[in-house]
Amino acid sequence: MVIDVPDLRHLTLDYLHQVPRGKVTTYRALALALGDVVASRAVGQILAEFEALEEHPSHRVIYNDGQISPYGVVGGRLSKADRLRAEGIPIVGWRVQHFEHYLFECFRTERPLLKLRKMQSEISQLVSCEPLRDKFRTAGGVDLSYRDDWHGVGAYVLMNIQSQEILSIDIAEQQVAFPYIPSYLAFRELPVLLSLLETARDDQRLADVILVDGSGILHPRQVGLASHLGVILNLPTIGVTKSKLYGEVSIHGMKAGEVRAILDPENGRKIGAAIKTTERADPIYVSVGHGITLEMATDLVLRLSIRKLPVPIERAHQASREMAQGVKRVTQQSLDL
DNA sequence: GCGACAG
DNA sequence: ATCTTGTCGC
Repeated sequence: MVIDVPDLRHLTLDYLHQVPRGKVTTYRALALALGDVVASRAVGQILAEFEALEEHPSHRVIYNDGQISPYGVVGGRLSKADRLRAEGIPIVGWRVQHFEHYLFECFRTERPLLKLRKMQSEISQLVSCEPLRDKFRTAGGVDLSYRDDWHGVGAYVLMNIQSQEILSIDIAEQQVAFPYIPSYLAFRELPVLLSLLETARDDQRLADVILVDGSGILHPRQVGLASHLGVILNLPTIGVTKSKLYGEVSIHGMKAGEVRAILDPENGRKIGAAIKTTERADPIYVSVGHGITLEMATDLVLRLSIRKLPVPIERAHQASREMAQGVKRVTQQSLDL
């Protein structure tokens, strides 16, 4: 299974070069050209990355309130203002005067994120909150760490639920082709997870249920990473996160072992649970990925959690991080010698 | 002005 | 997530 994602770095540069001399644009306008305002920070990140690499007209990208941002240009705010003035743009106190007059935002674009949202709504039709099986013997955990923005290391941990014994740990490294954009995480992390789990499936080591470090249906379009993965593999999955992407719940005054329903602000329906796994830590957020009920998911998470996170996710996190950073350390040491 | 905003 | 990228809504 291969999932095709648009090259947002390339497209962002393409849009940037559409901004004519003597005009400015904003992170927001570029994000909207990509198809979603939520990508504004990713735009800033992409431009910052190119800053050191090669010359681009990034000085024309400013904040949505007309202020000059310090990023994306060698020399920062000062050099950005100089270059804009040289193009005839009036600036007073780090602010473009008559901002609206100089703003360029009519990009020639196919809004690639729009297509991805369409894909998400198709997947969401296939998500089931009913159990695909009624007994779980093994549980898996998956997580990713990053060596840098574009190099991911994924880990898959398989454990026996009854004995809590770790049966295997798999690692996969890959270039990631998609930036982190809130609510589009699956397009970044799914490729690595799929290659990990396809190997496991070939070895008959696929778990009865997989806990994913990412949301399930607790998502603005009801399709987080865990749901996407579950539907593609036709496997029960549970979404587990340390912070909440979507939904309403009060976590005030929770005690260890306590579970509170998370509601959809749109319709008041129960879409997940906040679970206080330990007294010290903040609660974690659990939702159905696919092929399991919220009650079964909640019970399993409580049963598998010794510390804040369920053991399979904790171990996957540890394994991927060691692989991603351990090699970095070794490389630096050998450079020192 | 402060907190959201999966990883 | 790693080491810093912006916008929105209260």
